[in-house]
Amino acid sequence: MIDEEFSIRQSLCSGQCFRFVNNGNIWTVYSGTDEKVQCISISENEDFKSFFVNHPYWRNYFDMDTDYALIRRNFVSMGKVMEDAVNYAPGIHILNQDPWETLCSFVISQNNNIKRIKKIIEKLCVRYGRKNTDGIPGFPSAQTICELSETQLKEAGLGFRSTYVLNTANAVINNEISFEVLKNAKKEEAVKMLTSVKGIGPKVANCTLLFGFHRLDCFPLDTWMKKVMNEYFPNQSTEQFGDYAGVAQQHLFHWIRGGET
DNA sequence: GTCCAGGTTTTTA
DNA sequence: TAAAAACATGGA
Repeated sequence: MIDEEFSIRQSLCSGQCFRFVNNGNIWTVYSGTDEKVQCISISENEDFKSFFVNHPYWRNYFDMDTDYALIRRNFVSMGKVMEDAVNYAPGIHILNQDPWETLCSFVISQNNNIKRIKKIIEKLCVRYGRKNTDGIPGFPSAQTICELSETQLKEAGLGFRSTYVLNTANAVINNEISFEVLKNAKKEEAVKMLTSVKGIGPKVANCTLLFGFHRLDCFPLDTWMKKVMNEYFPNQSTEQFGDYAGVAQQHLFHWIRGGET
């Protein structure tokens, strides 16, 4: 199945991932921890059909096997707001990112802006991430983070989030947060496990589940999305967006911010 | 110089 | 219980 409207730019620039670089038509993306990091350079004009046949990792990363056309049709039928939001950037896919990288990145994202989040994460990787055989630094794994001091994290610009990131890394290492358990847990239980760590709140938990575990029903409520709900869906539940609420959320988020298309 | 950023925790009333 | 303040940092 091919989603004719799939867009690399829209998917990368909608605020769900932070490790990518744009150069003209070329998008270079990094994904994964330490020496397991993967890197690809791909053009927005690429023949995706043949490209992804030869790149299964990235086929999964860009979620090429989900029927987004069907999901979008349902959203568009919900009313003018969803119609506008979807049509603003109809090529958005929810990426399949590394769970730890996603969790740690969104802990860093709190009270922060996307430009600076990207900068901090890049610095974190270059300084502390172990490299793959091509010399590309990966996102520092939980184990690697655990071996760092709070001071070292602050040197990468994390500020007050340093302790939160250390808390989170330790929780993963000692299995208080288990990715295996999270994969199979009900949403409420998964959120509960994540938010038991000091520094992880409901918003970060939902982003982690949506972008790192492909839980498409998760609906992160940040400042922008609270504004959207108050303004366009007053006194309404996010349940109305159904099993793919997370996709609706991503369209609304990107649309209200006026991000790149 | 002031304000704000894909929040969360701590303090205060 | 609910609202306000604190938290580091850099860019607008």
